[in-house]
Amino acid sequence: MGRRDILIAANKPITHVHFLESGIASEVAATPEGRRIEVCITGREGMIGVPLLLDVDRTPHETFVQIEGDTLRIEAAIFRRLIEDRQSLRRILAHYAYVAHLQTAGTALSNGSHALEERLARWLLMCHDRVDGDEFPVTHEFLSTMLGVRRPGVTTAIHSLEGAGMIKARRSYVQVLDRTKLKAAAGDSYGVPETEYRRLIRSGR
Amino acid sequence: MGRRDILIAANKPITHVHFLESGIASEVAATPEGRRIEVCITGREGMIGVPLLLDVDRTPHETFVQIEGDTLRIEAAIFRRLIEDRQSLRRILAHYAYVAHLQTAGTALSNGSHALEERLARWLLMCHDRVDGDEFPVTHEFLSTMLGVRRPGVTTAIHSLEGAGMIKARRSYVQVLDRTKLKAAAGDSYGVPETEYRRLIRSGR
DNA sequence: TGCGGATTGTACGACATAGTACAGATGCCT
DNA sequence: AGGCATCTGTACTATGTCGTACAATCCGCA
Repeated sequence: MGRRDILIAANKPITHVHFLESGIASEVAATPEGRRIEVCITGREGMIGVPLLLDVDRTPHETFVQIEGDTLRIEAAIFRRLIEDRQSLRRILAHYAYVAHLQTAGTALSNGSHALEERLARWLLMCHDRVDGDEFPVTHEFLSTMLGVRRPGVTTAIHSLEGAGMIKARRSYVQVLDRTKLKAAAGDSYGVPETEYRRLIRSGR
Repeated sequence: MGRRDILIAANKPITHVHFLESGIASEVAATPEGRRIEVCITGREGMIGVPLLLDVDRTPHETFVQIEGDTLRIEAAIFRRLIEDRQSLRRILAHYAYVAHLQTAGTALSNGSHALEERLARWLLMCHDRVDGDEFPVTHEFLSTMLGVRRPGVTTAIHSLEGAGMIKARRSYVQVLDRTKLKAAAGDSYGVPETEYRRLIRSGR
């Protein structure tokens, strides 16, 4: 599963459901005019292909690989049968679908009422949650698309977080140095879906 | 079902699933610090209580009555049994749950990359879709909370739309005069979930 | 009929982000 | 080792929205 691979193409039948073992996938909402913005990210905690769980065969959104990794995938038809037969599987996946909704709602909240620096901190935390180690690849340009802001704005915001000792940036990479401070910088933009995830899914293991 | 009635309280067990016959409900994402912003609205096209469909008993979001109307409600336990027994019901509700996800994602997109005037136009269109007639009650103050912006900003934006002959505003009310123009003003912020709704649900009737 | 709360209109400086442009730095590939 | 595409740093003006304040208007209720 390499970077920029498309796991779910927009408006085409969803062929597989993916469960990531590592790496991160981004769900991007797009409009006919070509605006794009990230609404939800998924790592090994979730599933790629929520529409299939909801009996929807295609979606206007695109899901692609943001950070490369390994994935287990199931063919769509088999997946459908599987959740038909196994209620407990359907149940846990439904819980994840709900957490994904909360994350998307959190993105809406954040985009609408948080400053760039807070939104950036939120985004970095969500990535950090889903990778091994403290460093992951990401460019300012990419971030600007995901957050829906200017690229130089990202550069400035990164400098600000870096100046406060929360992260360390090098070309095409960001390293989280002080997660606690980063959380403080994210303020209340981070945490709601994460808490619910713990309540609904992780606790049930 | 009167204005400001709370249909689903934050972090409390969801007692009922509602199906509106008229009126509109708003789902609001909130943070511990008290930020609030609307992420999704529902009228007679959908259901209130998607979490229960996903086997989730409570949610950090609040859903309240934005425009009064009539509602049919089902007790949570009965609803659970119902969707257990009737796959076709579960199926159609799952489709709606997905449309709600698209709407929430659309809100994230709009909040992140559209100007206030476009966002306001989108919001008015979504309300207009869900009421009988062309007029509905709404104050600038309320809109400012829902959109996550300043109240005077809403006033200005409304004047702008009004000046273009798209709407007519009077105290506590807005009337849609020219839906076509309003759609143009909303640009690509409006339409994606609506199209999918037609594909998935209305076509299946 | 007049009072008072709610709603709307307007103003103004402050500030964040947009849009754009370009130079410098990095690191991969030949 | 050099060339080149990519990425990052910085600058500048323009503009939209913020935060705040206050006046004007509306309308239900005493």
